[in-house]
Order: sequence, then structure tokens, then C-alpha cells
Amino acid sequence: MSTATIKEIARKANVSIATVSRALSNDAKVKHSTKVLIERVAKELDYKPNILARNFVKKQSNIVCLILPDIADEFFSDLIKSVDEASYAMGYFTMITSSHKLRSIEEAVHTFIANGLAGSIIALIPSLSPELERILKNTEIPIVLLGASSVVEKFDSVSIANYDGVAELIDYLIKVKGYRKIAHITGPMDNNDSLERFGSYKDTLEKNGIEFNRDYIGQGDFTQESGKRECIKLLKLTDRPQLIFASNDMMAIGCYQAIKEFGLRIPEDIGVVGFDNIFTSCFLSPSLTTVDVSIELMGRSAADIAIRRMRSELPEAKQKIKIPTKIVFRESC
Amino acid sequence: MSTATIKEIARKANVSIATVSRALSNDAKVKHSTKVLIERVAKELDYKPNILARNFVKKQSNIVCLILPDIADEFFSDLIKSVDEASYAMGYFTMITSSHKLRSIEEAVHTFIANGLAGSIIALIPSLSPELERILKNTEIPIVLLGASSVVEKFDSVSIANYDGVAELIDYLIKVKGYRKIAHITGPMDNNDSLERFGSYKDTLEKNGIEFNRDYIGQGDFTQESGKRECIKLLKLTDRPQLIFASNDMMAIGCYQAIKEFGLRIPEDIGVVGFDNIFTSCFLSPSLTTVDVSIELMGRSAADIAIRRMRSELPEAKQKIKIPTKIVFRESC
DNA sequence: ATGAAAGCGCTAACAA
DNA sequence: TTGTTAGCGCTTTCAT
Repeated sequence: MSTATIKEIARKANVSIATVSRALSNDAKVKHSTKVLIERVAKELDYKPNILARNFVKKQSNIVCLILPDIADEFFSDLIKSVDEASYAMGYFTMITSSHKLRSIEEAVHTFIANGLAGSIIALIPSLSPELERILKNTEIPIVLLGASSVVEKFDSVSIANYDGVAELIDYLIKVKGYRKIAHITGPMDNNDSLERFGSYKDTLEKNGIEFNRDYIGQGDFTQESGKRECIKLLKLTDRPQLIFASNDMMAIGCYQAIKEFGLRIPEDIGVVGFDNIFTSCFLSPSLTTVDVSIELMGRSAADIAIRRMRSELPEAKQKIKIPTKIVFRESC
Repeated sequence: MSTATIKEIARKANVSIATVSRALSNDAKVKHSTKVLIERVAKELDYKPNILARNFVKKQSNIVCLILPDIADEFFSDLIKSVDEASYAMGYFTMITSSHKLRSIEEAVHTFIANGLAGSIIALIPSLSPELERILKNTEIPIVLLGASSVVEKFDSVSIANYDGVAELIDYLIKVKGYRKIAHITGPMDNNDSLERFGSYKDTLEKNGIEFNRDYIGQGDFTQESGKRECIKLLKLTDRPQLIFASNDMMAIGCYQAIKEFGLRIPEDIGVVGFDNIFTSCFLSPSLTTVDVSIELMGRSAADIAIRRMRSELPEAKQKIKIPTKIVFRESC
């Protein structure tokens, strides 16, 4: 490895290392001719700054650290890619890590904050534990929360417009499709997305004059298995619902399995809708009506905030970005 | 942020910073009692070493950098996760980046090598350009190639056992299922996986006494669209094949679309098989028979090699890991 | 077994 | 506009 250092450039260009440093970070007043000279020499030597040294002395890092939860969701690739692309475009690097069986999310965050590697953190935090909140609040580096409760006023956050998305979906089901008996399978009860979707489901039913029916609620955990399990319970009801709204597409897939095992047809006997628009959704038969979210936009927005915070380009007030959703009309209802 | 430094620990423990450094990296001869004392103080102060400083002075990095190609494949999440998990378990961090419209893979690799951030590189390189090979060979840090031509003797590599996997698949199709007219849609012609699969397809046909038929070859590029396009060409043949072996599942999905548009049935009128076993495969109708590869094992193996190279724990000879495959029997043939 | 001191590559006062 | 110098937190000789 061993690229040239500013020392060698200084020697070759007959200037001091300070001048080289200034010229290369082009923020100081350096005579144009010397700047040009230094840049030429730097290019000749194929100079790449030692990021470690630079970050170390500046006591800051140009690494955006993306922290993901344990489960590997389908959309992580897109999220990572969009964060990295935006970061790179602004001159930053992307580090990623996730909590897993060996490490809690709290530990992951704490480590990255304390050891100086991360210049900012983007964390996909489905639910904010008190300990995590304490750690996060005790740090100087910018934190951007993805999908975390937007109620938490203390952090910048980027989240999905769950409420509006679900409201639009349920409205469509009732007003256009004529469904009245709509069941819902929720995600985990400490998950913000799940909670918001559930709240919107209830509110929208009521706004349409449909009474909320506790029997029509299944409690899942965003996994396919839980979707299937809760769907079976719903299918066994004497007053069976006409449609099941699963809080995400994975659980909707579970519903498909259950419904097929019961020998029922979608959407003739019972409709199904989901949320997320994962890649698989359009290949199910029948294809799944769901709510699309631009993960790419989410990642880009988060990186943008993180980096502008690092550069102190943002106003004091915490940013609260809501990523809009869009219904994808298909064949399952 | 600002965790305690070794200086503060030294002061509190009444020893020199050198002793603290030694005690904490527990490789030098430090009296047991002082070591215990220092560790206690360190814990009290919630000390986390400044990784930037440490890496900087040691002129090495404990960051494993994973470099991905532009396209965001479905399996990236699993790959990233498994690399990170293995790295973390061995005390390393994971950085990821990908080539994209703003940056070629050559530039990405070069940057990470030169700026000192990466301690080793794991690169998913479908095809090795001469420039990339030059860059890679000119560096001191360990390089592990994923899926790159295993012919390249100069690098450690982890790749899929394409040849054996396809041989097993084609053998099954001929001997068990009785297919004879088997068409193939290839991936890009500079992609190693694609090439190996194609080679194995040809060889296995011949071993079974079936003459290779050039008309039965479509040249795709691993995208769904190319699969559809090439499938249409095959369906228009007067002597239509009985089955299409797509070089990956995405193209198999494209085949499904084409076949349905032609009003044909799978597998009654024509069979389809793929390679990869992506998540969606089992939800297609009919579900897709394909070849499964453990991405998780791939990532783990790559991280393992990268890190043991960093620690000089591996013999000179380049490691050549082949990840075994397994046929997933389903309904599409 | 421990301490003193140099130095990694770079930036940022302070001088000139 | 440029040079000199101190120092970031840590590791690592070289002494003791």
C-alpha cells in the first residue's frame, strides 16, 4: 500500500508540509500557482490522504455508520446501497453493522460512538429502548433514526408515512371495493411502524362508520409464520372477515398459505392486502395489492441529514422526514 | 462522545501510559496485579480504545471492507450480514461500499486500499478487468475475491461450485425426468458464474449422449427482461425445447412471463429451472426448481479468510473455497 | 516489570 | 502567503 505522504509532496514541491496540507484541503489562502504545483505533484505521486490520520487529528470521522437490526429484511440491500451512494457523493464513507446473536443493538451503537470510528449514525430502530435512548442522547455525533417513533422529539428521523398510507388503502378498500369486514394482522406491539398502521386502520374504519371489531385483530410479529398462524385464527371465526390487511407483505404471504390450505380462493372468498411492496409481492398468485415505500428515498434522505448535521449545515430543530407511500393495485382484492 | 484515554487511566492507576497500553493489549509482560488494577480502572471509566488512533499508529486497520457491484441483488443482505457477523466475532469491523453510477469498482477498490481505511478487502467481482487485477496485485492488504474466476491463481477466493451444481441438475433432468431437448439462457459472457454454468451444461449434455444444439442457447445478462426476451426466441423455434435452464432465477422469472404470454403451461408444455434459489422462487406458480447456494456460508468463509490473512495465520498458498450447492426440487419441471 | 520518549501523518494555531 | 511547531491517542523501542 503506502501511498505518498504530504511530506514527500512537500519535498518535491519545495514547500512546507503545512502548505501542502492547506493546498490539498483548499480552504486556506494558498497562492494559485503553488496550489497548482502541489496538485500536480500530488497527482504524479498518486497521493491519497491517509483518512485514519486525518480523522484522528481532526477528532472527527467521515464515516457514516448504518446500524441495522438483527433480522435481514429484503429491503436492506436497497437501503444500504442508497445510503452509500448518497454518502459517497458527498465525500463520506459508509460502514455498516447490525445487531445479531453476538451483540445487542445497544452495544453496537455504543461501540461505534465511543471508539471514534463513526462520524454519524443512522440507525434502523424499530423500537427505542430506554437504554438506547440514553446512549444516543449522551453523544455528540449526529444520530438519524430510521422508522423509529417520530414521537421522540430529540432525534432527527426519517420514517414512513404509515398513517396516511394505511388510511388511503383502507379508504380504497371500503369505498371503491366495498369491503366492510376488514381484519388486521399487526406487527410487533413495540414496533412503531406496526403501531402507526394499526392506529390508522382503526381510525379509518371508524371514519367510514365501521365499528372496530376486536375479533378481527391478530397479533403477528412481521414474520411469515406469524401471518399464517394469525390468518388461520381469523379463518376459523364464525363470522369470517371479507379481507385481511396484513401489516407487512411477509405476513400477507403467510396469509396466502393459510388461505390455500383452507381451500379458499383469493380474492373471491377472501381478500388480502399487505404493506411494503417487497419484490416477491408481484409474483404471488394472485399478485398482492400492497403499499409501496421508496426505500431508496429513505436511505438518501437519512444520509443527507446525517452528513449535513456533520457539517453543521442544518438548523437546530430536529428534522422529521416522512417518506410518502403509494398504493400498488393488483389482484388480491 | 469523548471516552477516557489511556492517559487518564494511567493517572488514576498511578502507572505510565505505556503500562496501560501493554496491559490493555495484554501481550506484554505486565505484573498480574497491575493488569487487574488497570482493567478495573478502565472499566470504571468506560474506556473504549480510539480505533482511529490505534489503527493509525499501527499502520493497519481492523476494518474489513466489502465491495459490491452496482446491481443490488437479492442476496446482498445475507452476504453483508454474514460477513459482518463473522468479522465482529473475530474483533473486526465491516465497511461496505459498492460501485455505482458515480464510481467504478476499480476506483472503489483503489480508494479503500490507498487511504488506509481498509485492513482487508472482500470484493464481489463477477469479472476481473486487467486494471482491477493490476490494482489488486499491487497492494499489501489481503484480498478475497467472491465469485471471481477461480482460474486466477493469485488471489484467495470463495466461489460457488457452479460446475458440480449444474451437472447434478442436468443429470437429474435427463435421467430422472427424461428431458432431452434442454435449452439454456446464459448470463453475461464475461461473468465467471455464467461461464462455468454454461460449460457444465454443455459437458453434461454430451456425457449423456445429447448433442449440443446452438439454437437452444439464448444469451441473457442475468436480468428478468433478458430472460423473457431470450425465452420468447426459444419459444418461437419450430423445434421448441422441452425445458429451459436459466442461468439464474431472475431470468427464470422472465421465462415464466414469456411462457404465460404464449399461453403455455409450466411444466406440462415446457419446463423451467433456475439457479440461486432466491426468496421469490418458491412463491412463483408453479414453484421453481432451482439450485440453492448458501450465501451465508459464502460470506462467513470470505470473512474468515480475510481476517486470518490479516493475522498471518494462513499458509502462503492461496485459498480456493468452493461453496457446495443443492438442488431444490419443486414443481416447474 | 515499568517508565520515558519518539513518532505515526496530518491539521491548526502561531509566527514571520 | 508561507513556514514552524505542537500535538491528537496510541504503540513501541530503549532504558531502567
